[in-house]
Amino acid sequence: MLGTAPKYTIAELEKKFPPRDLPVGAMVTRFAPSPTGFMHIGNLYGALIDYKLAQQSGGVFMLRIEDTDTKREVVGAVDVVKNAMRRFGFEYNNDEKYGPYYQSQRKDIYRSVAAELLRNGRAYPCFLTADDMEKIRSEQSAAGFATGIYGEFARDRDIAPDEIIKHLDNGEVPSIRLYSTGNPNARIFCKDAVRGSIGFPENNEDLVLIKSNDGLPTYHFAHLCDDHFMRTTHVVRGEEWLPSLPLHYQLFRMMEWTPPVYIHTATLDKIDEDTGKQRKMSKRKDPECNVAFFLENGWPTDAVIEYLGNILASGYEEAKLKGVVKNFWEYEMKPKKIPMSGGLFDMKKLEWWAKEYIGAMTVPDLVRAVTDWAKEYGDDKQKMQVADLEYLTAVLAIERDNPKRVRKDFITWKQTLELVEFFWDDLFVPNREYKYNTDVLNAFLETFDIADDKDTWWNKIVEIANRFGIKNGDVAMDLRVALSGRTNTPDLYSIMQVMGKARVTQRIKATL
RNA sequence: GGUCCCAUCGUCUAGCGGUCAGGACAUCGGAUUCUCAUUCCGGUAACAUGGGUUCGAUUCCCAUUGGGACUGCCA
Repeated sequence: MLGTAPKYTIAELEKKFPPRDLPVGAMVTRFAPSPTGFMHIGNLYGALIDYKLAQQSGGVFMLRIEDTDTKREVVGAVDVVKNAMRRFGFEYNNDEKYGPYYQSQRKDIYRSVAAELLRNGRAYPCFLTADDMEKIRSEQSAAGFATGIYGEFARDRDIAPDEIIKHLDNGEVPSIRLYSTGNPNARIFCKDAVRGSIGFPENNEDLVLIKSNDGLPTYHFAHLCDDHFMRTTHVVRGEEWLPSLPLHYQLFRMMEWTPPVYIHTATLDKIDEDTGKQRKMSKRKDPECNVAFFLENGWPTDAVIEYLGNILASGYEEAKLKGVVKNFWEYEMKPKKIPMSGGLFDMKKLEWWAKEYIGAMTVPDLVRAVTDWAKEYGDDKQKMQVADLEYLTAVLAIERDNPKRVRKDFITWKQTLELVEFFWDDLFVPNREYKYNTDVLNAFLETFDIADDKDTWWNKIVEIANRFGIKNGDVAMDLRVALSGRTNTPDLYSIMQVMGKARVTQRIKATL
Protein backbone atom coordinates (compact mmCIF):
# COMPACT_ATOMS: atom_id res chain seq x y z
CA MET A 1 0.00 0.00 0.00
CA LEU A 2 2.90 2.32 0.63
CA GLY A 3 4.61 1.21 -2.53
CA THR A 4 7.74 -0.06 -0.86
CA ALA A 5 8.49 -1.91 2.32
CA PRO A 6 9.06 0.29 5.34
CA LYS A 7 12.68 1.14 5.88
CA TYR A 8 12.61 1.18 9.65
CA THR A 9 10.78 -0.33 12.55
CA ILE A 10 9.68 1.99 15.31
CA ALA A 11 12.37 0.55 17.54
CA GLU A 12 15.00 1.32 14.93
CA LEU A 13 13.78 4.89 14.64
CA GLU A 14 13.88 5.28 18.40
CA LYS A 15 17.46 4.16 18.34
CA LYS A 16 18.39 6.29 15.36
CA PHE A 17 16.97 9.41 17.00
CA PRO A 18 17.66 8.93 20.69
CA PRO A 19 16.53 11.39 23.36
CA ARG A 20 18.83 14.36 23.38
CA ASP A 21 21.57 14.63 25.89
CA LEU A 22 20.74 18.01 27.35
CA PRO A 23 20.65 19.48 30.84
CA VAL A 24 17.37 19.41 32.72
CA GLY A 25 15.13 22.25 31.65
CA ALA A 26 16.76 22.75 28.27
CA MET A 27 14.09 23.34 25.67
CA VAL A 28 14.17 21.99 22.16
CA THR A 29 12.17 24.15 19.77
CA ARG A 30 11.78 24.57 16.08
CA PHE A 31 10.62 27.17 13.63
CA ALA A 32 8.72 25.23 11.00
CA PRO A 33 7.48 27.42 8.18
CA SER A 34 6.03 26.19 4.95
CA PRO A 35 8.02 27.71 2.12
CA THR A 36 5.50 30.03 0.53
CA GLY A 37 8.01 32.72 -0.38
CA PHE A 38 6.41 35.10 2.05
CA MET A 39 7.33 35.54 5.65
CA HIS A 40 4.64 37.05 7.81
CA ILE A 41 5.51 39.18 10.83
CA GLY A 42 3.54 36.61 12.82
CA ASN A 43 5.99 33.93 11.66
CA LEU A 44 8.82 36.06 12.92
CA TYR A 45 7.03 36.52 16.22
CA GLY A 46 6.66 32.76 16.60
CA ALA A 47 10.25 32.13 15.59
CA LEU A 48 11.38 34.67 18.17
CA ILE A 49 9.61 32.72 20.90
CA ASP A 50 11.14 29.47 19.67
CA TYR A 51 14.60 30.89 19.48
CA LYS A 52 14.37 32.75 22.76
CA LEU A 53 13.11 29.72 24.66
CA ALA A 54 15.96 27.57 23.38
CA GLN A 55 18.52 30.33 23.87
CA GLN A 56 17.64 31.13 27.46
CA SER A 57 17.36 27.50 28.53
CA GLY A 58 20.53 26.27 26.89
CA GLY A 59 18.52 24.12 24.51
CA VAL A 60 18.33 23.68 20.76
CA PHE A 61 16.54 25.75 18.14
CA MET A 62 15.93 24.09 14.78
CA LEU A 63 14.71 25.28 11.41
CA ARG A 64 12.48 22.74 9.74
CA ILE A 65 11.02 23.30 6.30
CA GLU A 66 7.47 22.05 6.02
CA ASP A 67 7.39 21.45 2.31
CA THR A 68 4.70 18.81 2.21
CA ASP A 69 2.37 20.82 0.03
CA THR A 70 3.79 20.23 -3.41
CA LYS A 71 1.08 22.37 -4.94
CA ARG A 72 2.21 25.49 -3.12
CA GLU A 73 5.91 25.10 -3.74
CA VAL A 74 7.63 28.41 -4.52
CA VAL A 75 11.19 28.66 -5.77
CA GLY A 76 13.57 30.60 -3.58
CA ALA A 77 11.15 30.47 -0.69
CA VAL A 78 13.60 28.79 1.64
CA ASP A 79 16.11 31.56 1.01
CA VAL A 80 13.53 34.10 2.16
CA VAL A 81 13.25 32.23 5.45
CA LYS A 82 16.96 31.70 5.91
CA ASN A 83 17.71 35.31 5.09
CA ALA A 84 15.23 36.47 7.70
CA MET A 85 16.76 34.12 10.28
CA ARG A 86 20.17 35.57 9.57
CA ARG A 87 19.06 39.21 9.55
CA PHE A 88 17.23 38.91 12.82
CA GLY A 89 19.97 36.91 14.42
CA PHE A 90 18.15 33.64 15.00
CA GLU A 91 20.85 31.01 14.91
CA TYR A 92 19.47 27.57 14.32
CA ASN A 93 21.29 24.37 15.08
CA ASN A 94 20.23 21.68 12.64
CA ASP A 95 22.27 18.79 13.97
CA GLU A 96 22.31 16.26 11.16
CA LYS A 97 21.84 13.47 13.64
CA TYR A 98 18.18 14.48 13.87
CA GLY A 99 17.72 15.47 10.25
CA PRO A 100 16.92 15.78 7.50
CA TYR A 101 15.13 19.07 8.06
CA TYR A 102 13.10 19.18 4.89
CA GLN A 103 9.94 17.18 5.37
CA SER A 104 10.02 16.19 1.74
CA GLN A 105 13.20 14.29 2.57
CA ARG A 106 11.74 12.41 5.50
CA LYS A 107 9.43 10.08 3.62
CA ASP A 108 11.21 7.01 4.99
CA ILE A 109 10.33 8.02 8.50
CA TYR A 110 6.69 8.81 7.83
CA ARG A 111 6.22 5.63 5.84
CA SER A 112 7.80 3.53 8.52
CA VAL A 113 5.50 4.93 11.18
CA ALA A 114 2.50 4.63 8.86
CA ALA A 115 3.37 1.01 8.12
CA GLU A 116 3.32 0.26 11.81
CA LEU A 117 -0.10 1.89 12.16
CA LEU A 118 -1.39 -0.04 9.18
CA ARG A 119 -0.04 -3.24 10.67
CA ASN A 120 -1.78 -2.79 13.99
CA GLY A 121 -5.03 -1.48 12.55
CA ARG A 122 -4.62 2.11 13.72
CA ALA A 123 -4.75 3.27 10.12
CA TYR A 124 -6.17 2.05 6.83
CA PRO A 125 -5.89 2.69 3.13
CA CYS A 126 -8.67 4.88 1.80
CA PHE A 127 -9.61 4.93 -1.87
CA LEU A 128 -12.13 7.74 -1.69
CA THR A 129 -11.72 10.15 -4.59
CA ALA A 130 -12.07 13.90 -4.41
CA ASP A 131 -15.47 13.58 -6.03
CA ASP A 132 -16.54 10.94 -3.53
CA MET A 133 -15.61 13.22 -0.67
CA GLU A 134 -17.28 16.23 -2.20
CA LYS A 135 -20.47 14.19 -2.49
CA ILE A 136 -20.22 13.03 1.10
CA ARG A 137 -19.65 16.56 2.26
CA SER A 138 -22.66 18.02 0.48
CA GLU A 139 -24.89 15.23 1.75
CA GLN A 140 -23.66 15.81 5.26
CA SER A 141 -24.26 19.52 5.21
CA ALA A 142 -27.68 19.04 3.63
CA ALA A 143 -28.58 16.68 6.44
CA GLY A 144 -27.12 18.97 9.08
CA PHE A 145 -24.35 16.60 10.05
CA ALA A 146 -20.78 17.58 10.74
CA THR A 147 -18.74 17.30 7.59
CA GLY A 148 -15.77 15.00 7.29
CA ILE A 149 -14.76 11.40 6.94
CA TYR A 150 -15.79 9.69 10.15
CA GLY A 151 -17.78 6.73 11.41
CA GLU A 152 -20.36 5.53 8.92
CA PHE A 153 -19.15 8.06 6.34
CA ALA A 154 -15.71 6.52 6.28
CA ARG A 155 -16.44 4.07 3.50
CA ASP A 156 -13.12 2.24 3.52
CA ARG A 157 -12.70 2.15 7.26
CA ASP A 158 -13.20 -1.58 7.43
CA ILE A 159 -12.23 -2.38 3.90
CA ALA A 160 -11.58 -6.06 3.22
CA PRO A 161 -8.16 -7.24 2.04
CA ASP A 162 -9.43 -8.48 -1.29
CA GLU A 163 -11.10 -5.12 -1.87
CA ILE A 164 -7.81 -3.40 -1.28
CA ILE A 165 -6.10 -5.64 -3.77
CA LYS A 166 -8.80 -4.94 -6.30
CA HIS A 167 -8.29 -1.17 -5.99
CA LEU A 168 -4.55 -1.56 -6.12
CA ASP A 169 -4.72 -3.75 -9.21
CA ASN A 170 -6.88 -1.06 -10.67
CA GLY A 171 -3.94 1.31 -10.34
CA GLU A 172 -5.50 3.39 -7.58
CA VAL A 173 -3.24 4.96 -5.00
CA PRO A 174 -4.80 5.19 -1.54
CA SER A 175 -4.34 7.79 1.10
CA ILE A 176 -3.62 6.48 4.56
CA ARG A 177 -6.21 7.49 7.11
CA LEU A 178 -6.27 7.30 10.84
CA TYR A 179 -8.68 4.65 12.14
CA SER A 180 -10.12 6.90 14.80
CA THR A 181 -11.54 5.30 17.89
CA GLY A 182 -12.36 8.61 19.52
CA ASN A 183 -15.82 9.08 20.93
CA PRO A 184 -17.20 12.59 20.25
CA ASN A 185 -19.44 12.29 23.28
CA ALA A 186 -16.46 11.84 25.53
CA ARG A 187 -14.12 14.63 26.39
CA ILE A 188 -10.40 14.83 26.11
CA PHE A 189 -8.41 17.36 28.09
CA CYS A 190 -5.41 18.90 26.41
CA LYS A 191 -2.82 21.22 27.81
CA ASP A 192 -1.68 24.53 26.47
CA ALA A 193 1.19 26.15 28.32
CA VAL A 194 -0.53 29.52 28.63
CA ARG A 195 -4.21 28.63 28.64
CA GLY A 196 -3.99 25.60 30.86
CA SER A 197 -6.23 22.58 30.40
CA ILE A 198 -8.76 22.76 27.58
CA GLY A 199 -11.55 20.26 27.15
CA PHE A 200 -12.65 19.10 23.69
CA PRO A 201 -14.92 16.39 22.35
CA GLU A 202 -12.72 13.46 21.35
CA ASN A 203 -11.79 13.38 17.70
CA ASN A 204 -13.66 10.82 15.62
CA GLU A 205 -12.51 11.94 12.20
CA ASP A 206 -10.42 9.56 10.16
CA LEU A 207 -7.97 12.21 9.16
CA VAL A 208 -5.53 11.71 6.34
CA LEU A 209 -2.06 10.80 7.52
CA ILE A 210 -0.38 10.20 4.17
CA LYS A 211 -1.67 11.96 1.08
CA SER A 212 -2.35 9.89 -2.01
CA ASN A 213 -1.17 12.35 -4.62
CA ASP A 214 2.44 12.68 -3.48
CA GLY A 215 2.85 10.21 -0.65
CA LEU A 216 3.77 13.02 1.73
CA PRO A 217 2.34 13.36 5.20
CA THR A 218 -0.28 15.87 6.25
CA TYR A 219 0.74 18.48 8.80
CA HIS A 220 -0.74 16.41 11.60
CA PHE A 221 1.18 13.27 10.84
CA ALA A 222 4.41 15.11 10.11
CA HIS A 223 4.07 16.96 13.39
CA LEU A 224 3.68 13.65 15.22
CA CYS A 225 6.67 11.96 13.61
CA ASP A 226 9.00 14.94 13.37
CA ASP A 227 8.49 16.49 16.74
CA HIS A 228 8.78 13.10 18.37
CA PHE A 229 11.93 11.99 16.60
CA MET A 230 13.51 15.43 16.59
CA ARG A 231 12.82 15.35 20.31
CA THR A 232 11.09 18.71 20.30
CA THR A 233 10.07 19.66 23.82
CA HIS A 234 8.07 22.81 23.09
CA VAL A 235 5.88 23.42 20.08
CA VAL A 236 5.11 27.08 19.46
CA ARG A 237 2.45 27.70 16.81
CA GLY A 238 -0.42 30.01 15.98
CA GLU A 239 -3.71 29.63 17.75
CA GLU A 240 -5.31 28.42 14.53
CA TRP A 241 -3.90 25.05 15.58
CA LEU A 242 -5.80 24.95 18.83
CA PRO A 243 -8.77 23.06 17.34
CA SER A 244 -6.53 20.22 16.16
CA LEU A 245 -4.96 19.79 19.56
CA PRO A 246 -7.24 16.85 20.51
CA LEU A 247 -6.23 15.10 17.30
CA HIS A 248 -2.57 15.58 18.09
CA TYR A 249 -3.06 14.28 21.60
CA GLN A 250 -4.84 11.29 20.15
CA LEU A 251 -1.95 10.64 17.77
CA PHE A 252 0.69 10.82 20.46
CA ARG A 253 -1.35 8.70 22.82
CA MET A 254 -1.83 6.10 20.13
CA MET A 255 1.91 5.83 19.64
CA GLU A 256 2.46 5.91 23.38
CA TRP A 257 4.72 8.87 22.91
CA THR A 258 4.86 11.89 25.18
CA PRO A 259 3.41 14.96 23.49
CA PRO A 260 5.44 18.16 23.59
CA VAL A 261 4.42 21.20 25.58
CA TYR A 262 2.20 23.30 23.33
CA ILE A 263 2.22 27.07 23.21
CA HIS A 264 -0.45 28.59 21.00
CA THR A 265 0.16 32.23 20.21
CA ALA A 266 -2.44 34.86 19.47
CA THR A 267 -2.45 36.45 16.04
CA LEU A 268 -1.09 39.91 15.46
CA ASP A 269 -3.87 42.23 14.32
CA LYS A 270 -4.17 45.76 13.07
CA ILE A 271 -6.85 48.38 12.69
CA ASP A 272 -8.33 48.44 9.24
CA GLU A 273 -8.00 51.94 7.87
CA ASP A 274 -11.27 51.73 5.98
CA THR A 275 -13.56 50.15 8.52
CA GLY A 276 -11.78 51.20 11.70
CA LYS A 277 -12.17 47.66 12.97
CA GLN A 278 -9.57 45.31 14.29
CA ARG A 279 -8.59 42.47 12.01
CA LYS A 280 -5.82 40.04 11.31
CA MET A 281 -2.92 41.47 9.35
CA SER A 282 -3.30 40.55 5.73
CA LYS A 283 -0.64 39.84 3.21
CA ARG A 284 -2.46 41.75 0.51
CA LYS A 285 -3.53 44.88 2.37
CA ASP A 286 -0.73 45.38 4.86
CA PRO A 287 2.78 45.65 3.49
CA GLU A 288 4.10 45.88 7.03
CA CYS A 289 3.01 42.34 7.79
CA ASN A 290 5.72 41.15 5.42
CA VAL A 291 9.07 40.71 7.10
CA ALA A 292 10.71 41.83 3.86
CA PHE A 293 9.06 45.23 4.37
CA PHE A 294 11.17 45.86 7.45
CA LEU A 295 14.34 44.84 5.69
CA GLU A 296 13.67 46.84 2.55
CA ASN A 297 12.75 49.97 4.44
CA GLY A 298 15.70 49.74 6.73
CA TRP A 299 14.08 49.16 10.09
CA PRO A 300 16.71 48.27 12.66
CA THR A 301 16.15 44.53 13.03
CA ASP A 302 17.12 44.67 16.68
CA ALA A 303 14.43 47.26 17.32
CA VAL A 304 11.85 44.99 15.71
CA ILE A 305 13.05 42.24 18.04
CA GLU A 306 12.76 44.55 21.03
CA TYR A 307 9.23 45.48 20.04
CA LEU A 308 8.09 41.91 19.43
CA GLY A 309 9.95 40.80 22.53
CA ASN A 310 8.05 43.25 24.63
CA ILE A 311 4.77 41.96 23.25
CA LEU A 312 5.55 38.38 24.15
CA ALA A 313 7.18 39.23 27.48
CA SER A 314 5.55 42.39 28.73
CA GLY A 315 7.89 42.78 31.67
CA TYR A 316 10.82 43.31 29.34
CA GLU A 317 10.20 46.98 28.71
CA GLU A 318 10.22 47.85 32.37
CA ALA A 319 13.30 45.73 33.04
CA LYS A 320 15.12 47.54 30.27
CA LEU A 321 13.98 51.00 31.35
CA LYS A 322 15.21 50.23 34.84
CA GLY A 323 18.50 49.06 33.47
CA VAL A 324 18.10 45.53 34.80
CA VAL A 325 18.82 44.15 31.34
CA LYS A 326 20.50 45.63 28.30
CA ASN A 327 18.58 43.88 25.58
CA PHE A 328 15.91 41.28 25.04
CA TRP A 329 18.35 38.38 24.96
CA GLU A 330 19.31 39.07 28.54
CA TYR A 331 15.73 39.04 29.72
CA GLU A 332 14.25 35.76 30.83
CA MET A 333 10.82 35.29 29.35
CA LYS A 334 8.20 33.08 30.96
CA PRO A 335 6.23 30.82 28.61
CA LYS A 336 3.19 31.19 30.85
CA LYS A 337 3.21 34.95 30.37
CA ILE A 338 2.95 34.91 26.60
CA PRO A 339 -0.23 36.86 25.85
CA MET A 340 -3.19 34.82 24.74
CA SER A 341 -5.40 37.63 23.56
CA GLY A 342 -4.84 39.06 20.13
CA GLY A 343 -2.58 42.06 19.98
CA LEU A 344 -2.57 45.03 17.69
CA PHE A 345 0.61 45.59 15.79
CA ASP A 346 1.38 49.15 16.82
CA MET A 347 3.63 50.92 14.33
CA LYS A 348 3.84 53.96 16.60
CA LYS A 349 5.31 51.93 19.41
CA LEU A 350 7.65 50.17 17.02
CA GLU A 351 8.81 53.61 15.94
CA TRP A 352 9.50 54.48 19.55
CA TRP A 353 11.62 51.36 20.01
CA ALA A 354 13.45 52.19 16.80
CA LYS A 355 14.12 55.77 17.88
CA GLU A 356 15.39 54.60 21.24
CA TYR A 357 17.53 51.96 19.61
CA ILE A 358 19.13 54.28 17.09
CA GLY A 359 19.50 56.96 19.74
CA ALA A 360 21.67 54.60 21.76
CA MET A 361 23.96 53.73 18.86
CA THR A 362 27.42 55.17 18.45
CA VAL A 363 27.98 57.35 15.40
CA PRO A 364 30.26 54.81 13.65
CA ASP A 365 27.67 52.06 14.20
CA LEU A 366 24.93 54.27 12.84
CA VAL A 367 26.99 55.21 9.80
CA ARG A 368 27.77 51.56 9.14
CA ALA A 369 24.14 50.48 9.45
CA VAL A 370 22.91 53.23 7.14
CA THR A 371 25.66 52.55 4.64
CA ASP A 372 25.07 48.81 4.60
CA TRP A 373 21.39 49.36 4.04
CA ALA A 374 21.88 51.88 1.24
CA LYS A 375 24.26 49.60 -0.59
CA GLU A 376 21.78 46.74 -0.56
CA TYR A 377 18.40 48.41 -0.76
CA GLY A 378 18.98 52.10 -1.48
CA ASP A 379 18.30 53.96 -4.71
CA ASP A 380 20.91 55.98 -6.60
CA LYS A 381 20.34 59.03 -4.41
CA GLN A 382 20.90 57.07 -1.26
CA LYS A 383 23.94 55.31 -2.61
CA MET A 384 25.37 58.73 -3.42
CA GLN A 385 24.70 59.92 0.12
CA VAL A 386 26.79 57.13 1.59
CA ALA A 387 29.61 57.47 -0.92
CA ASP A 388 31.51 60.09 1.10
CA LEU A 389 31.85 58.41 4.46
CA GLU A 390 33.50 61.37 6.13
CA TYR A 391 30.75 63.80 5.20
CA LEU A 392 28.03 61.29 6.08
CA THR A 393 29.65 60.75 9.45
CA ALA A 394 29.74 64.48 10.13
CA VAL A 395 26.09 64.84 9.15
CA LEU A 396 24.91 61.96 11.30
CA ALA A 397 27.03 63.04 14.25
CA ILE A 398 25.08 66.26 14.72
CA GLU A 399 23.67 66.59 18.24
CA ARG A 400 24.86 63.16 19.25
CA ASP A 401 27.74 64.16 21.51
CA ASN A 402 25.73 64.41 24.71
CA PRO A 403 24.34 60.96 25.51
CA LYS A 404 21.55 62.48 27.62
CA ARG A 405 20.38 64.72 24.82
CA VAL A 406 20.70 62.68 21.66
CA ARG A 407 18.24 63.53 18.92
CA LYS A 408 15.71 60.79 18.42
CA ASP A 409 14.28 61.58 15.06
CA PHE A 410 15.87 58.72 13.18
CA ILE A 411 13.55 55.73 12.82
CA THR A 412 14.82 53.70 9.89
CA TRP A 413 18.00 53.78 7.83
CA LYS A 414 16.00 54.89 4.85
CA GLN A 415 14.20 57.67 6.66
CA THR A 416 17.48 58.78 8.22
CA LEU A 417 18.98 59.44 4.81
CA GLU A 418 15.82 61.22 3.67
CA LEU A 419 15.87 63.46 6.72
CA VAL A 420 19.36 64.72 6.01
CA GLU A 421 19.08 65.02 2.22
CA PHE A 422 19.52 68.80 2.27
CA PHE A 423 23.16 68.40 3.20
CA TRP A 424 23.90 67.25 -0.35
CA ASP A 425 23.78 69.92 -3.04
CA ASP A 426 22.24 67.54 -5.55
CA LEU A 427 19.37 66.74 -3.22
CA PHE A 428 18.91 70.16 -1.64
CA VAL A 429 15.58 71.77 -2.52
CA PRO A 430 15.70 75.56 -2.04
CA ASN A 431 12.64 77.04 -0.38
CA ARG A 432 11.09 79.61 -2.69
CA GLU A 433 7.92 80.13 -0.68
CA TYR A 434 9.63 81.55 2.37
CA LYS A 435 9.89 85.33 2.57
CA TYR A 436 13.53 85.93 3.35
CA ASN A 437 14.74 89.08 5.02
CA THR A 438 17.62 89.74 2.65
CA ASP A 439 19.00 92.52 4.80
CA VAL A 440 19.46 90.10 7.61
CA LEU A 441 21.06 87.53 5.33
CA ASN A 442 23.47 90.14 3.97
CA ALA A 443 24.33 91.29 7.44
CA PHE A 444 25.13 87.72 8.44
CA LEU A 445 27.38 87.20 5.44
CA GLU A 446 29.35 90.31 6.30
CA THR A 447 30.55 89.00 9.64
CA PHE A 448 30.32 85.23 9.07
CA ASP A 449 33.44 83.33 10.02
CA ILE A 450 33.37 79.52 9.93
CA ALA A 451 36.10 79.47 12.55
CA ASP A 452 33.93 81.14 15.18
CA ASP A 453 33.06 79.09 18.22
CA LYS A 454 29.41 78.70 19.04
CA ASP A 455 29.17 81.61 21.44
CA THR A 456 30.87 84.05 19.11
CA TRP A 457 28.68 82.84 16.27
CA TRP A 458 25.54 83.28 18.35
CA ASN A 459 26.52 86.70 19.60
CA LYS A 460 26.77 87.87 16.03
CA ILE A 461 23.23 86.69 15.40
CA VAL A 462 22.02 88.48 18.52
CA GLU A 463 23.75 91.60 17.33
CA ILE A 464 22.01 91.44 13.96
CA ALA A 465 18.65 90.91 15.62
CA ASN A 466 19.17 93.95 17.79
CA ARG A 467 20.23 96.05 14.86
CA PHE A 468 17.05 95.22 12.91
CA GLY A 469 14.85 95.26 15.97
CA ILE A 470 13.69 91.65 15.51
CA LYS A 471 13.92 88.51 17.60
CA ASN A 472 17.00 86.30 17.68
CA GLY A 473 14.86 83.45 16.47
CA ASP A 474 13.80 85.35 13.38
CA VAL A 475 17.39 85.76 12.30
CA ALA A 476 18.05 82.11 12.92
CA MET A 477 14.98 81.13 10.94
CA ASP A 478 16.08 83.12 7.89
CA LEU A 479 19.39 81.36 7.96
CA ARG A 480 17.83 77.99 8.61
CA VAL A 481 15.51 78.14 5.65
CA ALA A 482 18.17 79.52 3.36
CA LEU A 483 20.54 76.69 4.25
CA SER A 484 18.16 73.77 4.47
CA GLY A 485 14.97 74.78 2.74
CA ARG A 486 13.18 73.72 5.92
CA THR A 487 11.76 75.43 8.95
CA ASN A 488 12.69 72.55 11.23
CA THR A 489 16.27 71.42 11.54
CA PRO A 490 18.81 70.36 14.10
CA ASP A 491 21.15 72.90 15.67
CA LEU A 492 22.04 75.62 13.17
CA TYR A 493 25.62 76.05 14.31
CA SER A 494 26.31 72.35 13.79
CA ILE A 495 24.75 72.46 10.37
CA MET A 496 27.02 75.29 9.29
CA GLN A 497 30.07 73.57 10.68
CA VAL A 498 29.28 70.41 8.76
CA MET A 499 28.37 72.18 5.54
CA GLY A 500 31.50 74.26 5.57
CA LYS A 501 32.12 77.85 4.65
CA ALA A 502 31.77 77.57 0.88
CA ARG A 503 28.44 75.78 0.96
CA VAL A 504 26.99 78.10 3.60
CA THR A 505 27.86 81.30 1.77
CA GLN A 506 26.84 79.85 -1.57
CA ARG A 507 23.40 78.84 -0.34
CA ILE A 508 22.76 82.16 1.38
CA LYS A 509 23.87 84.12 -1.64
CA ALA A 510 21.62 82.03 -3.85
CA THR A 511 18.59 83.28 -1.97
CA LEU A 512 19.50 86.94 -2.24
C1' G B 1 -24.79 25.26 12.26
C1' G B 2 -20.97 22.63 15.50
C1' U B 3 -16.35 22.97 18.42
C1' C B 4 -12.74 25.96 20.71
C1' C B 5 -10.06 30.51 22.20
C1' C B 6 -10.17 35.58 23.93
C1' A B 7 -12.16 40.35 26.73
C1' U B 8 -8.35 46.21 32.11
C1' C B 9 -7.01 53.51 29.50
C1' G B 10 -7.02 54.97 22.07
C1' U B 11 -2.79 50.82 21.90
C1' C B 12 0.43 46.96 24.54
C1' U B 13 -0.13 45.50 29.33
C1' A B 14 0.60 44.93 35.45
C1' G B 15 -2.90 42.87 38.62
C1' C B 16 -3.49 36.65 40.64
C1' G B 17 -10.54 38.73 46.77
C1' G B 18 -9.60 44.33 50.18
C1' U B 19 -4.95 48.79 45.25
C1' C B 20 -6.16 56.31 45.14
C1' A B 21 -6.54 49.97 39.44
C1' G B 22 0.29 50.69 38.27
C1' G B 23 3.62 51.23 33.81
C1' A B 24 4.87 52.08 28.59
C1' C B 25 3.39 54.10 23.65
C1' A B 26 0.10 57.71 21.77
C1' U B 27 -2.28 62.27 23.13
C1' C B 28 -2.76 67.15 25.76
C1' G B 29 -0.42 71.11 28.71
C1' G B 30 4.19 73.56 31.09
C1' A B 31 9.69 74.28 31.52
C1' U B 32 14.43 73.90 28.91
C1' U B 33 18.85 81.93 27.01
C1' C B 34 17.03 79.83 17.73
C1' U B 35 12.88 76.18 15.03
C1' C B 36 12.41 70.96 15.34
C1' A B 37 14.02 66.91 18.13
C1' U B 38 15.84 65.67 22.97
C1' U B 39 15.43 66.06 28.34
C1' C B 40 12.42 67.22 32.70
C1' C B 41 7.56 68.14 35.11
C1' G B 42 2.35 67.58 34.95
C1' G B 43 -2.74 66.22 32.95
C1' U B 44 -6.83 63.42 30.37
C1' A B 45 -7.89 58.30 29.86
C1' A B 46 -9.78 51.52 31.39
C1' C B 47 -11.86 46.82 34.60
C1' A B 48 -17.94 45.00 28.01
C1' U B 49 -23.08 43.73 30.38
C1' G B 50 -26.21 40.85 33.71
C1' G B 51 -26.51 37.33 37.38
C1' G B 52 -24.35 34.59 41.24
C1' U B 53 -20.21 32.98 45.34
C1' U B 54 -18.33 36.13 49.33
C1' C B 55 -18.25 40.54 54.79
C1' G B 56 -16.00 42.28 50.17
C1' A B 57 -15.18 41.35 43.47
C1' U B 58 -11.16 43.87 37.99
C1' U B 59 -9.82 39.19 40.20
C1' C B 60 -13.70 32.98 41.20
C1' C B 61 -18.37 30.64 38.65
C1' C B 62 -22.50 31.02 35.00
C1' A B 63 -25.00 33.49 31.19
C1' U B 64 -25.19 37.52 27.49
C1' U B 65 -22.68 40.60 24.13
C1' G B 66 -18.51 41.50 21.24
C1' G B 67 -13.95 39.84 18.69
C1' G B 68 -11.20 35.60 16.67
C1' A B 69 -9.98 30.53 15.00
C1' C B 70 -11.18 25.76 13.13
C1' U B 71 -14.70 22.68 10.65
C1' G B 72 -9.49 20.52 3.37
C1' C B 73 -5.53 14.65 0.70
C1' C B 74 -3.21 23.77 3.09
C1' A B 75 -0.26 24.48 6.67
